[in-house]
Amino acid sequence: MHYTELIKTIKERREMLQVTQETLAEISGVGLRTLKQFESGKGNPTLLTLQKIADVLGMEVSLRLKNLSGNK
Amino acid sequence: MHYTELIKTIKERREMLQVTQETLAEISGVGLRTLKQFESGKGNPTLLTLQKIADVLGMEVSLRLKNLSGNK
DNA sequence: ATATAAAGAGCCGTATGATGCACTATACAG
DNA sequence: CTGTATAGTGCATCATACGGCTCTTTATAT
Repeated sequence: MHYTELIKTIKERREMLQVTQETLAEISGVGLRTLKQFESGKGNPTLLTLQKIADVLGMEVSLRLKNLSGNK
Repeated sequence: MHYTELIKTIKERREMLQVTQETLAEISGVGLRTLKQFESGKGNPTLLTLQKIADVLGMEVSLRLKNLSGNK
C-alpha cells in the first residue's frame, strides 16, 4: 500500500466508526496535531504512531509479499 | 504484527534472499546505520524508512483488520 | 447572522529518527 | 594466529516527528 492508500484506509475506517479525529487522538494516545497532519497527508509518521492509530481502529500494520506476477 | 514480528519478518526475508545489511541499505536508499538499528530492535523507524526497506525485499506495508473473534 | 462541530494549518519547543564514522564482536577461512 | 565478512554499538550532527496552542475554514443548525 502506498502512503496515500494507508491514509485513506485509516481515514475511511475512522469515519466508518463515526469517530472524530479528536476522539481518536485521545483513545489512541497520539496527539491531535499529529493525527491531523497524518490524515491530511503531511509528514511521515513513525511506526509506533501508525500502530497506535491502527490499533484502536481494530486494524494492524503488517508486511506482506507483493504480488509480482499479476499485480499490475 | 507487533514490532518484533515486523523486524523478524524483514530480517528473515533479507536472509532468505541472501542479502547483507550493507547491500540492502544501498539498494533501498536507507542508511546502513538506520538499518542496523532497526534489525537489532532499536528505535522506531518512520513509515518511509520501513517502506523503503520492505519494497526492495518484495514486500509492502499494509493495514489489515484485526481478527477480533478467533484472534487470541 | 450566530453558534457549534470538525478538520486543517502556522508557530514553536522538545524529543528523537536518520545518518556517517569509527570501533567492537563474532564467525569462519587460511 | 591473521584476514575478511557481517553485524552491532557509541558518539555526534542534522533533520524532522510529536504535540500543545491558537487561528482559520467549512459545514450544519438555530
